[in-house]
Amino acid sequence: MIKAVRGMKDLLPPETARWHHIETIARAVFRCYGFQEIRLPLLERTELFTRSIGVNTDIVEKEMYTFPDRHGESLTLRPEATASVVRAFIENRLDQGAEVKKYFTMGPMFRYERPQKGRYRQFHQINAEALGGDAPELDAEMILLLLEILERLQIKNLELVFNSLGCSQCRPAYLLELTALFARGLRDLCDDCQRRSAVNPLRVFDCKSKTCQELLHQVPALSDQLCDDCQRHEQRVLELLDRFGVPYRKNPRLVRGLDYYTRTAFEVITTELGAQDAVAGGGRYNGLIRELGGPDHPAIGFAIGEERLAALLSQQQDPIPARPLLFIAVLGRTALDLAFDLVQAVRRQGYVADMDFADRSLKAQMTMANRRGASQVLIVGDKELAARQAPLKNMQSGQQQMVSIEGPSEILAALGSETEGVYGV
RNA sequence: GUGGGCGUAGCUCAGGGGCAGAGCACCGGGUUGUGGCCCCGGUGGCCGCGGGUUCAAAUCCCGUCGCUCACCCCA
Repeated sequence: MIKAVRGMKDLLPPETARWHHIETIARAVFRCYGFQEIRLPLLERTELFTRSIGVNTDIVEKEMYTFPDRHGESLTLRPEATASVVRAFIENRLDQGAEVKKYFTMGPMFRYERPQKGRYRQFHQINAEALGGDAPELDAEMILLLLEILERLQIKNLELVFNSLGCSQCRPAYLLELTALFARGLRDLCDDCQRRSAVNPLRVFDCKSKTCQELLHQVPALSDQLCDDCQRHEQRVLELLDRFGVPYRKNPRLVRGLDYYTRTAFEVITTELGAQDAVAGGGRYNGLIRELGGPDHPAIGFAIGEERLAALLSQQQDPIPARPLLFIAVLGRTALDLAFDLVQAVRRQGYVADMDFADRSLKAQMTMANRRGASQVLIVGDKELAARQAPLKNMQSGQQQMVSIEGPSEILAALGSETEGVYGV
């Protein structure tokens, strides 16, 4: 048997309905906040990611699906979306005009990691990016947008974690200070952190080792060493969060694994998913567009993990109800044509209708209808053909009424008392 | 990449040298044309794969693959 590739999962009903729900809500909220959808390739030149995410990050060092195409060019399945959004922004000259460009996109990402709960090699993100604005209000708006999506999905027990990572003015000096500290106390660092201290010193802050943390106590947090501009920016963002009643926790150790972040960085975490607790994360990336060859435009974005969101939703919420279904049970080949006509007529009015073509017993068809969750079953056989009337059974109450089968109108009336057709009939 | 747990029916799992099992699901019947509940019957298995020990292996041993949880890191 050929099985799915490690870390890749089939998404099946009823799970797909949950995803549809998530994406529908997200699209609606994006629309209210002035974000437009873009769709991007899953495959990019490898260089795009090495240059944007950072050569020394875990993603680039060991997690990318990279391979040569038939011409020997190195391509990579995108491990995240921001780099692609920025590439598209530059390539399509979307920087024209003074307004902030707001885009969202959703789709699969790929990282070659050992799968575990809440972590897959192909996973899905909903991304939002606002390019061309550096106002702290924009940072606040992004966070409000993210939280509104989560709120409208009724996800509970979430926490917003916030930090500022400084900018090209203040971070280098701080990194020098850190590096000097690590040079003095290198032997006190754990093995992982000795490696981290050389590659990306900020990540030592993530370490759980007691000795590493003690060493870090000798140096102030980056958030206390920000330049005036970064400080003002952070203060204004937090002030706005307060003003909108958004609770948050400042965590000076929140670093994030991509090199391009500047100033605002944030995550939304949950206590309900085990080790993989980040439901969404994002931050500002003021230097990235320029580094990738575009204009010097600041930007900010976030990503929501759809698998993790769906997992929370399935834990916290009842299944998404389906639309009422009309099932038509057929008795005998002669009635089949009429039944098919009726099914089509009902469907074309925007209602959900289905039937079985296999000439089964009525009992078998009733069982089938029940399993499908049909709300009404119309029974059509020779008698009904002759009388031009058929019994319509309400599957919840068990009661039947005779309806005309000249057309779909009486059948629709029975269904229509419960809902309108999808086309708003 | 490292470590723990687990691989037996479609699903959840029992069985730990001697006939391959249960519950649920599925199909049929009880009801000539009426679902759910109930009763009766049935289909369904390379016991993950390969090797070894043994008269005999789902069971013991070795290897391997897969799944899963955790570390690392992140969505």
